[in-house]
Parts: sequence; C-alpha cells; structure tokens
Amino acid sequence: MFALVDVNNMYVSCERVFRPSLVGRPVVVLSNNDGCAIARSNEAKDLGVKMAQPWFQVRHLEREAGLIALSANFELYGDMSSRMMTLAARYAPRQEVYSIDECFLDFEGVSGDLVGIGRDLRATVLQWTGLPTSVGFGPTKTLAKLANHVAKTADRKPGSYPAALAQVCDLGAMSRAELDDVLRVTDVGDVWGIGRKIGARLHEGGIRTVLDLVHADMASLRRQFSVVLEKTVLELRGTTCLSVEDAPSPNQQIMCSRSFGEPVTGLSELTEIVSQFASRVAEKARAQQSAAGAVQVFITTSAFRKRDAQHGPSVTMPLVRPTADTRALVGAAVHALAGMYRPGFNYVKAGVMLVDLRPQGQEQGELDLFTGAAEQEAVAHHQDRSRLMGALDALNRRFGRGAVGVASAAHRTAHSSHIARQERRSPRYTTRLDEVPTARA
DNA sequence: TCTGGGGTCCTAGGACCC
DNA sequence: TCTGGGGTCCTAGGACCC
Repeated sequence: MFALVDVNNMYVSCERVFRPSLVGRPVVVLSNNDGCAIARSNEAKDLGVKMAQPWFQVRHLEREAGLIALSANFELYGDMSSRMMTLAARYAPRQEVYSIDECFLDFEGVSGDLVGIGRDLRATVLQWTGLPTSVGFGPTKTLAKLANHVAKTADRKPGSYPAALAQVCDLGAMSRAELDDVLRVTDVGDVWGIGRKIGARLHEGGIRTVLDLVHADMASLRRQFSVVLEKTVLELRGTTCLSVEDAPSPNQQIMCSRSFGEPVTGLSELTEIVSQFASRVAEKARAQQSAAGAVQVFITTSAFRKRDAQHGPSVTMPLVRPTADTRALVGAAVHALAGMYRPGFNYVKAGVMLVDLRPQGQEQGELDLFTGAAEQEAVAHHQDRSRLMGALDALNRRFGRGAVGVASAAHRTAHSSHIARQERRSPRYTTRLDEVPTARA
C-alpha cells in the first residue's frame, strides 16, 4: 500500500504559519518578477484566480475583494518542506520526496489501520510545522495520488465526495462498488499523468470519467496514445507499475533561467546575466557531484510584445572534457552567447542548461600522443581546480550566494535593470537570523 | 505597461552501420 | 528501367509533472 502526502496550497500555507492574519483571506504567491500566481489559497481559487495566471490580470481583485499577493520566498518554502518531509518519513519504511510539497510513502509490510496512521501523520505535521496536509492511500502510486485528490476535494468542496473521505482517504479499503462510485464522479483529467491534451482527446473519444478509463480497451489506448497512458490505466486497475524511489538519482540536466525585470539589449549586460546563470548551474552540478558534457544557452525576446522583432536563438556547446568548473562553464556559455547575440533586440529572458551529465571522476581517458607530461599536468591542474571550486562553494555557503565568483558575473551596477522585481517578499523566518520573527510582550 | 522556473519520459524520424 | 533488409544511435519535439 502506498500513501501520497501533500501540503495543501503549500506556498500560501507556509506564509500563513508566520502571518496568521492571512488565514481565511484570499492569498496568492507570485512567481519570479511578480509575474504570475503560482500558489493560491482556497479563497483565491474561489475568486477565480487560475494557476499561473498573470498578476496584472487579477490585480484589480486587490481592491475589489481584498486579494493579497506575496512574492515567492523559496528559501522559506524549502526549509518548511524539509521539516515536513522529515516528519512524514517517520511513518513508513520508505519515502520518496516527489516535489517540494509532496512525498510518497511505501507501507509495504505495514499492517493496521492506515486511515488512523494517516490522521496521526496529518495532525503531527500540522502541530509541529503548522502546515495542513492531505493524505491518500492506494494499492499503487497512481491510486494513492487519486486518493489524495479525493481527500483534498472532499475537504474543500462538501458534497463532491462522501464527507468521510475528507483530509485522509484510503481507496484500498473500499469495496468495488464504493470505489466505482468514486471513479464515476472523477474526471479523467484529475488522474496523475493525464494532462490537458490527452484529457481532451479522451473526452472526444467518450472516455470522460476515471471509471470509463478503467473499463476502456487497453490495446486501443496503447495504439492511440502510448505506453505511458497504458501504465497509468494499469495502475488505476491496481497493477503496480511504479515503485517508490527512495534513493533519488542525480538530475540528468540542470537549468537556470529567468525573465528579466526589464528588457535587455546589450551584449555586456547579457554576458553578466549568462555568467551568473552558468555559475549557478556549475554550483548545482558540483552539489550532486556531476560533470557536464555540454552547455546549452538560450536568450529570447517576448512573444507578448507583439510589436518587437523576435529572436530566440539557442546554442549547445560541447565541452572537450566534462567539467563542473565554474570558469570553464562560464567561458563556454559566454562564448555561445557571443555567437548568437544580435544587437537591436529586446531580450526578456535567458537560460543556461547543463546536459550530458555524468558522475564526476568518471572521465574518458586521453591518448597521450606527446610526452606524457601533458597528461600529468592535466591531472595536477584538475586537482587544483576541484580544490578551488570546493573553496568557492564553502565561501558562498558561509557568506551568501554570490559572495565570491567569476568577474564576468559581478553585479556591476547596484540596480541592474534585469534584477527581478520582488516587492512583496516575506522575511526568511526560519533560515536568516536577522529575519526571525519578533515576539512582542 | 505587466505573462514562472524548473524537471521527466517517450516517440518519430534522420543519419549512419553492415 | 529495375534499387534490400536488417540494425543502432541521436535529436527534436511533444506530452506530462510540480
């Protein structure tokens, strides 16, 4: 049996822990640049704010309905997440942290009252962290996900499902008839793995509810769609295709991209930005002990600025030797940028991605056609380099990101136009000493 | 005026091999 | 004029997830 534990409206809930006055009010958390709503309280959802909806489209609700918007505070959310994950992990032999606000638990070999365990988990997380969660149980991960959806929806929209399923729901404990009743009122689009496109195509084919899907012909589904959907249906029927991965594998690609506060046209400013992004991905690669075989860089204008000429080049630079060295990666990225940059365009976004990642130290040997000295020199150089990068990371950990870096990534002006807007960010209550909440007598 | 930032997997099609 | 039959590997693009 699997469980899926999920924090309700994670980012908003994190903010509410430290600002209880936000409880019961419509609240959204905005993306980078205060651009889009990326988290919504139930009250904000009820006002009609959609996921990823641009802020300027709903801003009028500030005045009209008391909507409150906050800038994203990922440092806070990350810390709250690790607290919640630590607590959830105590309840099962194995845990897979699936995203910042969700984890799967594998209850294989555990007997007893799962709903009781779920209620205890929920109460403990709520009391110890202040975060409200929903817990779903099922015989497969896909069914656990679905159970979680039911638990959340039953809580939020009374009447949608039996009230007993609110907050904690175990689909595995139901009779066939009870389960069918749940599947009959659940849209296929609510299933994990079925998104907008496939959901719409299924509807066209007359498959509207999860019950329809479970009874659909497997062979024709596979033919029309893919093995991915086939696995999803098998899982919905109770056949395990996905297991809990408690030892996370390193990422296969590492990306840093961002929109700018204002359009950027000059190569020198873009070079500074791309250098910063490349420094960041290099740091991430070292953190997971990977070396990159290639660097991909893109810059792009905005499709929303209809009157602007558009340009969105992307270049992949293979590296002779895979590396996680900031200097090498910044060098390659800046070189790629210089090759594709064209003057006169309003660029609004850039990104650097590391691909072809492999474990550090697993390197292709080189045939030394010269003296042998060159190779020795390369080895010595490599050792110096990893010590240097180690020192760089240690300094930045201690004094804050960006304390030490390559010169091309330096913030040359105090108010560079590309620095993102973040006008409504709350304090980093749990990770910065000078930002801890103050209690007044 | 203002529109996020990460990731994964699968498939089709082309290049290339013998 | 007629123009094979297997493979593999890589990439781009599309779907999905949060």
